[in-house]
Amino acid sequence: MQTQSRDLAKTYDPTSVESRWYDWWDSHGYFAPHGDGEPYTIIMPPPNVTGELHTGHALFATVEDVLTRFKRMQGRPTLWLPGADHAGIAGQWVVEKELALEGITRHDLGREKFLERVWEWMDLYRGRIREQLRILGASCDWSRFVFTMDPGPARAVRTAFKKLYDKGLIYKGERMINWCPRCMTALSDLEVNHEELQGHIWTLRYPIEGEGGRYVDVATTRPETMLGDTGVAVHPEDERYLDLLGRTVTLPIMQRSIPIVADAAVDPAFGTGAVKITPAHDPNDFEIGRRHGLPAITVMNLDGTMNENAGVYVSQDRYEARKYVVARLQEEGLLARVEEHTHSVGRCDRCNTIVEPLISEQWFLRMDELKELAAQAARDGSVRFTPERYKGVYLNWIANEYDWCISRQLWWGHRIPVWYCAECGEVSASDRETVEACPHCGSSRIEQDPDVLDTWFSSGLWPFSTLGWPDETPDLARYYPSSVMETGDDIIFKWVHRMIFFGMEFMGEPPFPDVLLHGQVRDAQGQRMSKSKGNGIDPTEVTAQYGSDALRFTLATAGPMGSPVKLSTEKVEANRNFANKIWNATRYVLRALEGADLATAPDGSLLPPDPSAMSLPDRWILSRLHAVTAEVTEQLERFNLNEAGRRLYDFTWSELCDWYIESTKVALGGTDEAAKSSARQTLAYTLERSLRLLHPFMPFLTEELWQHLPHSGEALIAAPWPPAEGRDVEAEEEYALVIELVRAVRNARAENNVPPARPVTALIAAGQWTDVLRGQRDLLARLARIDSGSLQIEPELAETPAQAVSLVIGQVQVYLPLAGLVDLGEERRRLQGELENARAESDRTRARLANTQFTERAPAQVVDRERAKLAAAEQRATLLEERLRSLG
RNA sequence: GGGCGGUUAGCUCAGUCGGCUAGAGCGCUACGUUGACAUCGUAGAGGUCACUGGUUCGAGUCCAGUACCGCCCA
Repeated sequence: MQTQSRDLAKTYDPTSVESRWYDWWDSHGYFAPHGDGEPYTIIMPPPNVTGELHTGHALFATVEDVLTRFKRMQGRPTLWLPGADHAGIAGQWVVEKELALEGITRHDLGREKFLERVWEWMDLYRGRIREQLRILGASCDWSRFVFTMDPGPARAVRTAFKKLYDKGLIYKGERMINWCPRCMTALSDLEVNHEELQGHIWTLRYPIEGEGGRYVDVATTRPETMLGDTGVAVHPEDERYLDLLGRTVTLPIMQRSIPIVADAAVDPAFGTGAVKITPAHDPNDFEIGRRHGLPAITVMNLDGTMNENAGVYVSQDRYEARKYVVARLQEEGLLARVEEHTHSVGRCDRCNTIVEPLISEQWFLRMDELKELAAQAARDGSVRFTPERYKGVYLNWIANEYDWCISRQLWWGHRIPVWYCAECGEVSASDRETVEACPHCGSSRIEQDPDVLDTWFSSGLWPFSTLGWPDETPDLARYYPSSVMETGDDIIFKWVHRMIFFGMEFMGEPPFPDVLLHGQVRDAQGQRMSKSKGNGIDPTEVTAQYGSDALRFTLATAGPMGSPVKLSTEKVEANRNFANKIWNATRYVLRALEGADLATAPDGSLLPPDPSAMSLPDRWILSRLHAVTAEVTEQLERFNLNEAGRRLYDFTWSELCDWYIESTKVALGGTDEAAKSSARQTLAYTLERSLRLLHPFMPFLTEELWQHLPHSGEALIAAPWPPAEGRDVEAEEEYALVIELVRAVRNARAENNVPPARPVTALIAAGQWTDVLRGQRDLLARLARIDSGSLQIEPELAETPAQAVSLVIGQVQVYLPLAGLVDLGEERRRLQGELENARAESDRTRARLANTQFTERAPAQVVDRERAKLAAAEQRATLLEERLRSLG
C-alpha cells in the first residue's frame, strides 16, 4: 500500500486543520456510543447558560474529552452527555440587567412576560456554549444534549420534590437564613463566601436600670443592629457580671427595657465579655434569644434598608443607618470606644453583596438521613475520590452539615411544586406541572408556591434526570451509574455531594464510582483570573492564535489533578511548537515513504517491520514505543493526564524525532534496500501508533496527519488504542551506548571548538561492544560527525594517539585526534578531573559495600547494583589512569 | 480558631517500594541555514531538595517539630 502524499505545508497551521474535522466526526456519528460492551459514561457538568466560555470550561472539556476519546479508542461504547444549566440567580440577573438598560424591572413586565424574555436569552446563549465546546473538540453526544429547564429534568425535579416531601424530608419552616439584599432571595450556606474585612468594633454603653451612672459595655461590629436588641448576655461564670444577672438595661435610642441574661455561648474573653443580643439579625443571637425567650425584632427590610421598627432610621440603607446610630450614641455619651478590627463577613456567591442573616420562612431539605448515605458511600469506597485527599475533605464537611435551604425568591427556575388550598388550607406537593384542584377538598381555589428551587437541587438530580428519570428508559438502565464524575474541586459540596445522596436515595446506588476533581485555572503567577485584574485568558482567542490542540495539551499537562492549573500563553505557545514538531515529523515520514511499498494487513493496517530485517535503531524505537504505550495507558487509567501527556511529549520529541528519525537519515540515504524498507516500515508503524496515543490530547492535528498514513478504518477517533507489546532489552542497552557515545563526541567537539561542519577522526577501542558499534558505523559517523573513512573500531588499539582527546564511555574508549586543536595541558586537567570523579564514585561505593550492615540488610538487588557500579567506576578510573600515563 | 495541601535549578513541575553522583520543560549562554521542523538543532551553565531533630546500613522520599505560602471550613 502506498501513502497518500498530499503535500503538507512547511509549518503547522491549526486554524485550517481544526476547522476540517469536528463537523466530519459529528456528522459521521462518532460521538454517539457504539457497540455492546460495558459503556463508559461521563455526564458533563452543565455550564451555566449565562455567558461566554472561560478557561474553566476549557479545562473540564479537555479532561473529559481526553478520557472520553481514550475509552472510545479502547472500544468501550462511550457516552459523554452534554448539557447546560439555567443558573437561577445568575440567569435571572443577566436578564434583569438587560431590562435595566431599557429602564424597566421584571415587576413591570410581570412574571410570565419576564420568563419569556429569559427564555429568549437562554436560547441565544445555549447555542454559544455549544459552539465553543465544538471549537475545543469536545466529542460529546449532541443528540442527547439536555438543558436543566427542559420538560424532562423539570419533571424529575417535581418528582424528586414530591417523593422527599411525602417522606417528610422536605419541610417549610421559619429559620435564620442568609439573605442577599441585591438578589432579593434566600441563599444556602454554600452560596455564601466568607471574607476577612478590615472594619471596626464599637463598644456601646447600655445604662443599667435602677443604678444611675452604671453601664454595661457591649462590643459589636454592626452597631445599627442595636435597634433590634432584645437583651444583653454574659457568660454565667463571669464574675464581673454576676450581680447583674436578672437586671435590665435601657436600650439607648429605642428606650426599650431589655434583660441581662446568662448564656454559656458567650465568650468572656471577647470584648467586654458582655454582648448585645439581636435575635432577628444574627444566627448566634437567634439561638441565645430562643434559649431565653427573647423576642426577635426585625429592623430591616428585604432590600437592606431599615424598616419601621428602626424608628427614625426607617428607609435608610443599613450602612447609612450605621453612621447615624453611631453618631447619635456618641452624642449621648454612650459610645465607649471604637477600635480597628478584622472580622468575617458573608458575601453572596453570585453578586458579592454582603449577605444579611434574616429570619424567614423557607423550604428546607432535612439532611441528617441523606448526608449519612452520602458519607457512607465515601467511607466504604463505593465512591472514590481523585485526588484521594478529597475524601477526607468531603467527610469532614458533611460532619458539620445542616439542613439545606432549597427555596429561592426568584422567578427563573423550577417552581416549587406545592399548592396551597384557600378552601381547606391543605398544602400538597405534586409531580405534575399544573394542578387544577385541591387533592384534599377538590376546590379550584388553589395557588402554587411563588418561589423556585435552588438551582443545585436540579443539578443534584443530573446524573439520572439527563437519562430520562423518573421513567425507566433504556438509557437510564444502560448508562446509570456513569463511570466518572469529573468537575471542579470548588463544587464538591454544592454539587458532587448532592448528586451522591440523591442518586442513592432515588436510584438506590451512587451515581458514579469515581469522582475526579480538577483545580481552578489561574494565571502564570497563580493568581485567580478576574476581569478587574485584567489577567484573564480568553480561550477563544488562544485557540484562534495557537489552536485548540495546543490549549488542550497545555491544560492537560499543567500539573497534577486537583491542583491549581497555572495557564500562560507562553505555555500554550510551547505546545503549539510541539504540535508543529509532530506535524513536521509526519512530513518527514511521508516524504520518506513516497513511492515505497509498505507491508499492510488485509484491512489496511500497517504491519510491524520484519524482525529479521530490523536495524538496531528500528528495534530500539519499537521497544521505546511499547514502553511509552504501556506507561501512557496506565497513567490515563489512573487519571494522571499530566504524566501521560509529558511522557508522550518526551517520547515524541526526543526519542522519536531527535534519535530515531535522525538515525533513519543514514539508512534512507544508503543503498541497502532491505535496511531502507525496514526503516520505512518502522517509521510508518511507529508514527501511526504515536498519533493514536496522542489523539486524546490533540485530536485535530492527529486526525489530520493520521489520514495521510496507511491505516485501517475510516477515522483515527475510532481507531483502536494500541496495545503495549514486548520490550527489546538488548536493543535498548545497545542503542543507549550509541547515544552516549555520540553525545560524548559532540560534547568533546563543542568543548574543543571544532566547527560543526568539520568531521573529526575517531579511533574506538570497543572491547566486547566491537560488533555492535561496527554495525552502527555509518550512524556514528553521521550523528557525531566523524569522518567515515578514518573511523576505526577495534576490540583494542595497538597504539593510541597522543595528540588526542580521549573519552571513556563505559568500557569503550574513544580517541579524537584533533590535529592542532588539542591543548594537551588542558586535556590532562580534564582527564584528571574525570579521574577524580571516578575515584570518588568508587570510594563511595566501596565504603558502602564494606559496611556489613549494608550488605546484610539491603536487598540483594541493591547490593548487586552497587557491586556493578563499583566495577564500572574502577574500570573507568583504570582507563583514565592509563590514558593519563600515556600522555606523560 | 479547625482541616487539608505545598515548599526540589531563575520560572513551572517530575522524582514510584527509602538505594540519587537529584531530573525534565521553559528561560539563560555559546555555536549552528546538514533535503522534516529557526514554531528548529547541538552543547553548556545552573541545586545546602525551606529549617531543626529523629528513625535507618542508607532520607528529597518515612516520623516529629518550626517557619513561610496556598486552599477549604467556621
